[in-house]
Amino acid sequence: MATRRRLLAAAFQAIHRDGFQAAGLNAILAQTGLTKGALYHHFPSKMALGYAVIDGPVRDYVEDWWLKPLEGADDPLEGLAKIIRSRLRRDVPAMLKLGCPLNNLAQEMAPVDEGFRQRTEALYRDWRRGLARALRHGQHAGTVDTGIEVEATAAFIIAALQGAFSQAKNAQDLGVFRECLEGLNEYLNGLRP
Amino acid sequence: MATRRRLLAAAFQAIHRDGFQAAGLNAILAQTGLTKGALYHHFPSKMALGYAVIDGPVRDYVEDWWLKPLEGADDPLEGLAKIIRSRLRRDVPAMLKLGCPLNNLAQEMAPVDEGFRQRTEALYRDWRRGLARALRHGQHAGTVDTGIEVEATAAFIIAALQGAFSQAKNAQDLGVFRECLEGLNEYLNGLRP
DNA sequence: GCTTTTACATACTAACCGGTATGGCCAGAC
DNA sequence: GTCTGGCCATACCGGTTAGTATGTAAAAGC
Repeated sequence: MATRRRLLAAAFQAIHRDGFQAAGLNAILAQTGLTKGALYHHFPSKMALGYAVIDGPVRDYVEDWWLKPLEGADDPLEGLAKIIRSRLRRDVPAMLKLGCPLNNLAQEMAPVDEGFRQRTEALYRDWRRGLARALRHGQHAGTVDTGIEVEATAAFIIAALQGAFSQAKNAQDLGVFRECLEGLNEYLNGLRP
Repeated sequence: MATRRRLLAAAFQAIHRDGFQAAGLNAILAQTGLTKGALYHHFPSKMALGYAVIDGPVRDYVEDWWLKPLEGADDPLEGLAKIIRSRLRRDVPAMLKLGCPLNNLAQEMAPVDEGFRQRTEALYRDWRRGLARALRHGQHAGTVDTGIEVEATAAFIIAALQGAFSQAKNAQDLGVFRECLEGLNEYLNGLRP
């Protein structure tokens, strides 16, 4: 099963860089040193490979970056700010250049293929639920205003985050990215009790 | 020059639907009833056609939707809300299904081709400047808090808008879209004096 | 120990895509 | 009248792509 993971990792990188449709199988295989025999032994088609990338590496990305750091946190707003400050700054070159893997994939494939759309939407739904849950926990802990609707707020925060990534990737400029995050930060501060 | 416009219009639709790379020239030509002779008489390459689509129809979209309605408005926040309420609701099926044309194109092509990136970024820059200018005008008119930085605020509003479109397109669900816009609306209200 | 199945590599194919070469038609110059 | 250049259609090409058919070495099953 090591081969399968190597294929998924290489496909994840290539898709993150070039998009799913533009990512050639030959490029993915060249990076792994494997051949088409290996690929089509583990996956029946390129589509299936794409689906597996979503269910695997992309899901891991969402959980590692955005879900786990907020689990059980009493101050989810500070938790979000910390993610943006620390982890984001560290990986800023790749994320600035290539954008958010989930956002890229969803944006490209959602209108094209229903299977992709359902899978990316499932990830976004989990993200929204996890963030809403964290906000609700913050409400009970007294760090988040109890007057807000956590579901709508979570949806907006995610949308604003994705938008900020999108803008940064397009501008290739840290200044625009900072401006967007600054606005997001002000919004988050407005959610305090 | 009517042929050129027909090609641009068809290319705009196809790119909006399938993305630039996945949009085949044959599909564009089939819709117009023209042939490759016509296309390559007016455009030297597919790339040049894409560039012309940005400089033409996509720019028109940005100006007609987001810039002109705010020109000279004393209350830009209400102007934004009105755009979202009226114009957006009217064209909601296409925008919900396919997303924002500029966002799609920028997201797909910015990392792939520098020419695309510069052109989409130029549009975003004009958008940011126009919105910042409208916000500044609102500050003078007393409808916008004078304590905010208009440039950063404009960048964040645009990012949040694009993010909302992205989320809506992916969810194919008006509920998520409404939640995002609701959050945006709350943020806009927070910009009042 | 023989057979079967797993896990790949190699070589190839059919389809599609952007792009080109060529030629025809028609309006205007002269 | 003819000549020319803009405008577009038709037919074709080379390259790339996902996908397949076949072969093979090793592991697993009994």
